[in-house]
Amino acid sequence: MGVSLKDIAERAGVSLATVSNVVNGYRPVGERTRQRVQQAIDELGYSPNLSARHLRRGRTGLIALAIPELNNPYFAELAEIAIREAAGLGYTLVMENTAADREAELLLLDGSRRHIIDGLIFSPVRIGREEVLARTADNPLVLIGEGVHDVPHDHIAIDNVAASRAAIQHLVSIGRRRIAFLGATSGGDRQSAHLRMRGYREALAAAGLPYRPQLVVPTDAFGRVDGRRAMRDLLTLGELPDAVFGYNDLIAVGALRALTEAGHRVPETVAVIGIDDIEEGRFSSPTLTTIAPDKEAIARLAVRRLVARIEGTEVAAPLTVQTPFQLIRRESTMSGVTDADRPDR
Amino acid sequence: MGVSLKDIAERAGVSLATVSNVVNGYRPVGERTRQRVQQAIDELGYSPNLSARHLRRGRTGLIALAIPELNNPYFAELAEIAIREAAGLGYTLVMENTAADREAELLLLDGSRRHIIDGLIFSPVRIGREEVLARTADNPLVLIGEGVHDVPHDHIAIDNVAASRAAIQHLVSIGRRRIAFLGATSGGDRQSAHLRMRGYREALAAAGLPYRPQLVVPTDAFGRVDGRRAMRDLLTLGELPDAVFGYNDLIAVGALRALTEAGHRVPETVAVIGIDDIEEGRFSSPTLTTIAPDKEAIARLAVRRLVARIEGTEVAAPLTVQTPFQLIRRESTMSGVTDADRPDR
DNA sequence: CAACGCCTGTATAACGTTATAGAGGCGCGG
DNA sequence: CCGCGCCTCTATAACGTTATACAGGCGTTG
Repeated sequence: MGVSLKDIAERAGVSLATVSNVVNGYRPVGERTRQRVQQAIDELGYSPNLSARHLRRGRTGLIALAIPELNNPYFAELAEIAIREAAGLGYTLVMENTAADREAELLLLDGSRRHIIDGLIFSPVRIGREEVLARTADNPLVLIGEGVHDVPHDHIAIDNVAASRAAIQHLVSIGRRRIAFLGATSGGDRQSAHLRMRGYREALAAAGLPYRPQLVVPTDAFGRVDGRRAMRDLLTLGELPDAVFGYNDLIAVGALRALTEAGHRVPETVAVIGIDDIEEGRFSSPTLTTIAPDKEAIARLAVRRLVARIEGTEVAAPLTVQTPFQLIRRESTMSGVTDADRPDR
Repeated sequence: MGVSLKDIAERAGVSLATVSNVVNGYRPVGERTRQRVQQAIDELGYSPNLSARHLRRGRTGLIALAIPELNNPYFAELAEIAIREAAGLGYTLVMENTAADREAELLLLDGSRRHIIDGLIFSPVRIGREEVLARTADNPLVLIGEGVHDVPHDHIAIDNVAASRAAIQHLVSIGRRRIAFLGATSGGDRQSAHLRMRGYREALAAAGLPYRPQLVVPTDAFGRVDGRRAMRDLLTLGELPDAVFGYNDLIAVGALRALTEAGHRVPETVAVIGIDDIEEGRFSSPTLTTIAPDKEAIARLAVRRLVARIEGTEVAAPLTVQTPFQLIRRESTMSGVTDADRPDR
């Protein structure tokens, strides 16, 4: 192995404990010896063995962020912020990709890797309340997203029902009446899909619009390909909507593509809106209207609460926080009227 | 802390070593005792402390993938493949985002975290040959991308000069003559930008086209915003190219947007090509022609070589591998002729 | 029946670190 | 000049694991 405390101690002619104190500043060390030790450290190129340190201290300085899709830009952007925030607090954030796989999520929650991290920020998709309650690991857990509710852990998410309502209200406000929802989930898996569905129905009802099942298209997953397929299905099934609400921006981008391929004009014929505000939506043609969650708030809050739990600063009861969101209007909903409406006005 | 080997040993009435052998299968254990131990493990919910195991074994089972931009889809897609491959070989891959920061890269190469990982796959941007040579960590390092050459480590990359040439040749083959290059680097930082620039110039020369400095636009970074800005600058500067080669797909997407905003038609007026084959390019309007590196090969090869080094299976001299690439033609270069050429044919 | 080997299990010494208890030197007040 | 406290520093016991050396039982072989 590399050089250890012992090597430094011998070189500097002091004890192990003194070197440790120089490194950690845990207890004061005389100026003369400190310098000698420091010199030895520099000369030999010492860096502490984190495994040993952890074994002794019970802390690694590592926290994990577990997300279901690494190549979903929403999570990538979230991760980037979280990494910065963690670094600022003296922690290293490692990313874990569960790939929306149930086994992977369980392993993460309770597997042996739990010993190596001080805490976990988790966006669960395939596991539910019971699994989280059955968790035996004793390091702190912060949940993000809508996967699981009513568990004794800090929880940060946007109000998905309200966000979804806001999206639909916007479409209604620009005169759309046949609004499709792409990305309903067939199984009972994704909680947030259910919530966004609920917001969709509530907003329709509030606007006095009928709920038409044939305008709701479930998808297997939530990527661009799924959005495109869902939109194509909708187009071939006959009923052309005048607006499309995508479960997230990726679904919306896929829908955008399918509409373009089919020769429909966005937003004139069909308006499109998504959720997430990924950068891609600011560069697509047309640019994508979206509901923007406050990613900065979500990521920073999650990290801060986790660290507070780890360090014992925070002992209050678990907190559930709903972070704000915002409608960002772009080209995909820029026309106030549909082609169909135009003659009437 | 949680339950340890000792707890299991007491519960099952055997020695520590026996429990360890049951867990690891390192040495045979009698069937009766094995069952008793296994039962104790299940009842108490034991999972090994990885820090302790690592301290003893000198291995963590963790490998790191260090990339300069987490929210660059190219790296996200690469990471996803690498994670799968690593899992298949019994390793856990943790991602490290250097954010193209020199300090972060140095810390990763030689900082204290090196003790916690068995090996590192590294895509350096801000550090060079000397820094890599000066590295003191003794765990294996595999380099990907063009950051550093001629160092005693395995190295995997595409032939950037050839890839760049292929892109230009394609543009030439569809009749383009005023081909811009977006994403040249002003400083000496990104090696691959230099190489792609070289390919650009070589291909121009081979096609008998003049090299025009005013068609080459450097950028600070390599994201969508940088591509858009570069394209805008080029448009306002007066000389309209009939084709644009982006340093990567993100730059190309930004250029696409700037062209659309300015009312130019792609590909009729200006054709656009990038490098990376990110999924976004299959959904943009128009879809983006690109040079597709074999991400699968790069990621899997990198992981496999690293693991081979870690386990000592591979002792041969460091290998430099150039992985294949492929032109994928999409809408952004689909027209055979430019608007300007059309009257002539 | 002695000698040998195999099979199963145990005791124990590391791995590199940090926290605790304590040792020695030295100044200072009584 | 003794006793006390402070300031440095040291010795050492953990943390949870795995590898090594060894011990006992029992069957096989010459």
